Amino acid sequence: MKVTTIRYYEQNGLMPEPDRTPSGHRRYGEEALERLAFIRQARDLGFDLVSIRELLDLAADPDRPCAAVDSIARRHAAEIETRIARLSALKTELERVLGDCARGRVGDCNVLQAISDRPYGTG
Amino acid sequence: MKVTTIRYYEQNGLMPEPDRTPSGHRRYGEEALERLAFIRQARDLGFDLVSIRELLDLAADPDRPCAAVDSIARRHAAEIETRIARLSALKTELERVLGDCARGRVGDCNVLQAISDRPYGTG
DNA sequence: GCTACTTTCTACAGCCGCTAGAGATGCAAG
DNA sequence: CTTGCATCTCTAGCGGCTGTAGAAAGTAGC
Repeated sequence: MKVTTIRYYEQNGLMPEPDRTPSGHRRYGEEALERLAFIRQARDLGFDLVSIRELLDLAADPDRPCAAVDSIARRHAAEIETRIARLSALKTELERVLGDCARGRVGDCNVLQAISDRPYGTG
Repeated sequence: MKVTTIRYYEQNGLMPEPDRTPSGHRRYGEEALERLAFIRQARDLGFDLVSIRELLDLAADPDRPCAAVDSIARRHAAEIETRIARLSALKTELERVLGDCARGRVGDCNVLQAISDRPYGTG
């Protein structure tokens, strides 16, 4: 994880401004490192920064119901599924287009033809 | 397809500058419309603009081998597959994390715990 | 203490593929 | 002539960073 990335999180309010050395260099405490680790892992699971902020806000208040967390995570899972479905349809369509290559000249290229002929909004 | 999008293609050299009416409004001929349709359909298949430009350049020169077109399309198909694979792994991991929700307080939230505990780079 | 190398500092531009907005025109219908 | 839409140019913004520049500060070896 790059230094510039951490600074980016700081700019966007995901990370608090850390203490500084007298010369201005950032010093991170245990708590900040844990927060950073959480962000990193949530990003790794594909959560966007807005959702991560929501999760962090929830985590800061242990008495709120866990269902809120669950809902954010399920929303994300649903998005992933949607993306997979869309990409799968795309893949099928691409394979259909690709099956046609006769390995001749571009002028007779079936792939280009297939792209041209495809009605818009099919894939 | 929005007017601004077409202008964007024009800015990026995907579409040539069209003729204008005396007052400056763009007039598109048959050829431009076909080119635009091609771009639209290729975008719909998920090709990025750089690849689309390559395809258009190839299409402009009918004597070049069709294999070049094929290679661009296969490269794209491979990317789609990679993305699907990554998202599928993500989905599995997310479902694992989600299965744990005990619907209690955030303080005892297993989902948050699961995110915190996950080693980085697993998903 | 001096040199050399690395890291961090700030600030800002760029990536992709558009989209939205401001403010000025053009243009067709009533 | 007015109304109301479309288009014009230009600029800035989205997400999630990454890369750049030039300066200052840290660290290592001598």
